[in-house]
This record gives sequence, structure tokens and C-alpha cells, in this order.
Amino acid sequence: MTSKLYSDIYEIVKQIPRSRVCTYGIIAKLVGINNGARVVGWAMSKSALYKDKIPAHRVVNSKGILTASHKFDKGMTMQELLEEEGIKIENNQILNINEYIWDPFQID
DNA sequence: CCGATGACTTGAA
DNA sequence: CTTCAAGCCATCG
Repeated sequence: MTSKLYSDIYEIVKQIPRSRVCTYGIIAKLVGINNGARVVGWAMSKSALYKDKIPAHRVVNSKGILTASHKFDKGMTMQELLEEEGIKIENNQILNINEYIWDPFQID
């Protein structure tokens, strides 16, 4: 990885279990950047270049909106990928986000 | 160092 | 509902 920051972010994202999602803000705080949600998103955009499979489709913004959908519009949309995991989405937004949200401290 | 950029966030109009 | 503004921070030229 280009930096420990990235590896930290990727490690966390890779730990997101199936049928679960996480927000940029949570990840940002976990890696130490209190308000660096943008940096997380920026790192995610790079994740596609890495060999490691990063389930970036499980990372959404604080409202559960698929702000990254425009990066997955190549064939499978982000919504389709999430629905494959049983997550219901409507108008580009995850329904019952509270039920799907996940973070390392709240182990299932 | 500076300015621009971005898969963010919050709040206000 | 939409749009804008300010704040936030790593990266790039």
C-alpha cells in the first residue's frame, strides 16, 4: 500500500461482513482522521486499482445513500451488488440503514 | 507553500 | 425536493 492510512482503511472495509454496510465517517474516525470522510472516499476510488478485493460497494455516506454508484455503473450498479446481499434499496438509498450499518465495535 | 479536486457532512435557504 | 456554503483532510501539479 502507498501508506499505512490506506492499509488501515482497506483492512476495515474488507472486514465488513456480507449484508452489512459502513459509512465513510465511521471508517475515517477508525483510521484516525476525525473528519476525513472525503479521504476515505478518495482512498476507495483508488481501491479499484489494487489487487485486493475491496467491497467498496458496502461503503456509503451517513444517510445510506449510494453516493458512489456512479463509480460502479460499469455493468453492475452498486445497488445491484448490495441487493445481491439482501439489502433493500430505493431511489439510490438503503432502506433501514440502521439495521445494516456495521462497525468493528458493534460486532453483529 | 498554494490551489484544485474528491465515492463526505452538516446545516441553512 | 434542490442548491449552496463552509468545514474537513490526503493527494497531486
